[in-house]
Amino acid sequence: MADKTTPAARPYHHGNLKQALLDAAVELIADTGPRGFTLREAARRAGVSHNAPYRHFRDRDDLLAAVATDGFDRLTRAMARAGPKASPLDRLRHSGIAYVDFALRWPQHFAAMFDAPWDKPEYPECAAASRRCFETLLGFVCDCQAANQIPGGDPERAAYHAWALVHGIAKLANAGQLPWHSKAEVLRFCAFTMGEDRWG
Amino acid sequence: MADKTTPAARPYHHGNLKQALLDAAVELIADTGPRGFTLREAARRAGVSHNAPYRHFRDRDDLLAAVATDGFDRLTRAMARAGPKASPLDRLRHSGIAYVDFALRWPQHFAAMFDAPWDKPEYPECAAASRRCFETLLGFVCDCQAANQIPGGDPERAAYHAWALVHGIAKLANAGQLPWHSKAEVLRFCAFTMGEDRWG
DNA sequence: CGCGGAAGTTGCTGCTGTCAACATAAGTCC
DNA sequence: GGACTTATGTTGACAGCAGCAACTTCCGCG
Repeated sequence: MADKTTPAARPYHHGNLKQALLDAAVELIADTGPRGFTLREAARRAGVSHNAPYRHFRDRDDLLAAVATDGFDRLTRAMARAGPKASPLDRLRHSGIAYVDFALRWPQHFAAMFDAPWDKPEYPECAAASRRCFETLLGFVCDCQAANQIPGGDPERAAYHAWALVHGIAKLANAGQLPWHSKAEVLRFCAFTMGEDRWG
Repeated sequence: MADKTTPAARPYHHGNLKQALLDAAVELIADTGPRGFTLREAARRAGVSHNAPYRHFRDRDDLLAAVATDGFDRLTRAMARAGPKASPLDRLRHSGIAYVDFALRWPQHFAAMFDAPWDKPEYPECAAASRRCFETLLGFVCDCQAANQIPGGDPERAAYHAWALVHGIAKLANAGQLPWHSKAEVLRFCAFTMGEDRWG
């Protein structure tokens, strides 16, 4: 019989294993990167047997996709929080800096989001989360256009341009290809580069 | 006794196993991606036992780094070949298109080059190859500045700006995040985006 | 000729992802 | 309240992987 005063006294059924596994996986990836990530280790950290995850995730990639989805949501929130009281153009720039900052802060999580081919049809939730992320950016671009702070034209195109620029900076920085090795320097480069761009 | 008319008749010593392993690895990665890459499968394709690679490469990552090095060299050549008779600015743009074209043509090889943390000190040849690649780009940027086709200023900074832009486009495209699904459309977007950039 | 080292091989350990069979808990209907 | 069903975890197995150790084959050099 289970001790009712300590409800977490290892009941046979975990209760919230799916979320616990996701949390464990996020932490594990932060520790060891997507390549060090292991279904069995995630299960170990969640305190269950090596096969329990299969009740909640199709396979290893399915759990990884869930981690990626979670990452897109966090990134979206970070971008949305950036520079709330600034002008539209400054908000756009701040969100770009927040993007790179996120990538530098959680490089492994960021890698899980972009380095695996998350087929949109096969992982619809992940695709939806990344879409929400893009639409946050698109909103900022539209605001800038409405305020005449950047040239007009197809806002989606301009948003993809902005995305590509910050994504490239983030990826190159995490790959160790940029010559600046402190986060602050990379962010300064990012800010300067966005400043001189016309965002056509 | 070995048949002298068919020198490749499986002598105990392969003769050129290192290169054969590298070729096999390149092919294997093109087929299955860096995650599907396996030291044992590479050995199998080269026709040797699963432990033979250890005579020529420290470990799995060492062979993978060799593949990455090879990729940087191919990319450098592709960029250098682009638009040989054009003006400096057009050469710069063509090399950017060649960069993205390379990434779209060999996405897996491209991933091997950038998705693993190739610590510069630990894989100096790979670092040197990537440096040569960057310097090719830097040369084009300097030519543009000398011809007054882009604004002056630190040429390295401008080169990193250009690199980040094309790299971001390439990575997002390979991650399936861009809405254009033919290579031609992505390259058109790339050309257009580079056209409107000031390369400050 | 002999011998030392380089190049490849076989065999092993411990890890992984995934499948199959089983055990336990939680509902659900009578 | 009791039996049946279903969701949830567990144990045990298999094949494939990276890497280590011990062995074998070959080449070059004295």
